[in-house]
Amino acid sequence: MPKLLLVEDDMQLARNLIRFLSSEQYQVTHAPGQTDALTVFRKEHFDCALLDISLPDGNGFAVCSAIRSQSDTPVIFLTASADEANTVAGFDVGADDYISKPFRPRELLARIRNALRRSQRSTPVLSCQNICLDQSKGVVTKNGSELFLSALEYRLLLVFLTNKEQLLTRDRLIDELWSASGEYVSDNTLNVYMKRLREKIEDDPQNPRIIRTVRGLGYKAVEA
Amino acid sequence: MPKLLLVEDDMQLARNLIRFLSSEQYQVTHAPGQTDALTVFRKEHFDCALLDISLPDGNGFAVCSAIRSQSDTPVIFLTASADEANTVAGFDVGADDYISKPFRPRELLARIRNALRRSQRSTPVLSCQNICLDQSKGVVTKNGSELFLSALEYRLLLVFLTNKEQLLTRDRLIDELWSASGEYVSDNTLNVYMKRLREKIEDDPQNPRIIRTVRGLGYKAVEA
DNA sequence: TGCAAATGTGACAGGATTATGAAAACAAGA
DNA sequence: TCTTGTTTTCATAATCCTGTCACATTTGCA
Repeated sequence: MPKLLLVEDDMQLARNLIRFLSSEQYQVTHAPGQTDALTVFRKEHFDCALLDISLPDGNGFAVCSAIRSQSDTPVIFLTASADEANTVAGFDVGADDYISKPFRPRELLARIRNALRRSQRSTPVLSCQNICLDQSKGVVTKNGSELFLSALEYRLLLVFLTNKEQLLTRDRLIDELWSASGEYVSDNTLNVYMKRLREKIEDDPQNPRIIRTVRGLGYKAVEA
Repeated sequence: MPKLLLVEDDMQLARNLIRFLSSEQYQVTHAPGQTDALTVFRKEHFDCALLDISLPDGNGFAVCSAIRSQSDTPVIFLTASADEANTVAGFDVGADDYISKPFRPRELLARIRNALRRSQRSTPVLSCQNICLDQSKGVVTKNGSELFLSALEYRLLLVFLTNKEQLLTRDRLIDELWSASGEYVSDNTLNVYMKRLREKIEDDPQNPRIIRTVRGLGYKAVEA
């Protein structure tokens, strides 16, 4: 259950928000002013902070700076005025988003979800059995240890992992790997690359369990 | 100069945005539809994408999903309706922000800056293994003692450290180092710079352990 | 069972890619 | 102007990837 820190001095609004957010499975901690906010923040971990800009004992910007100086917790401002200057200033102290009152509950939810996802966004990773392929890193691992594939082997594996459990015909594979270069390779070339790839990714290349041969049709990568 | 991808079918609006953003030191690439957008995106690196939701050949959500599936490039939606459903749907495909037309130029700028900052988490001090780069001081150290890099070597190292563990293609590197100057350097120039940089930062330049070569693809800086 | 087709395997030549040394073009300062 | 250091290119070497051949093995089917 994600933990939110709500810094808001308007008690009426705060109560409503807490009720609404709780019903949406968020655990909300409420701080009515800057001092409370920073005290709580130093003691506990939060996944996201919702800050009102105008506070009795300071302002939300100061709170945001303080938060930012000690963590990457996403910050969303709740602002009464849609005033542009405020907006810009808010971003300049490192806010992740802002929303002006009165706001629609579902929009607030969407922005919170968005902030949370962004803060834990992970790189797109493909996998099959004990093989992982991280595209942004350009790395293939087997049980966590790195495998070194050539460019073509990498692309071949990529095709299999993006089409897991799907039958890939020999024609389709040859097309994916070589059509771009305009060259036409001998049919046997694919056999050779399948062998090379299997030698690197399979535990027992003679008995492939990750990429299976479908005789007469092609190959497919299977999960189990 | 940050590179933006603008996907917008309203030519009038697109022209205005390009003029405005260019004057603010952004390099804008314009794609009028989904197909163009994805084609361009696959070929080049962008720091942020601005997507119109309604496009002649599809919609912005599809473009956003496609972008998100292959990179962390921040996405900002430009939407005609402030309609809540659209908003939420936008966030659900992984958008970073959205702004509804008509929007104030300065607000758009703020949101772009915000998205850029968030994505590069500009830490003042970057490091990898025994190498440190302090951006505020403009100094590179190895085990604490200072290294003297030329301007280009410094920028090259900076690109690697801000994208640690990530595969950087040769195209991307050449783009980062030379696209601003408008000059097009020979492909081999990059090889020469890699060699020089390695000669300064690596313990054994023949066996580079900080920046690895990924044959056929590019290079990457690794922690271990 | 035996045969023909499909797939797997080991080795090799040529080639694309990257690394390297040296040297010309260029810029900035003394 | 001369010096110094940087940037870029060129020519060449080292590396290892790629595609193909010949041949072995497996499979499905008659």
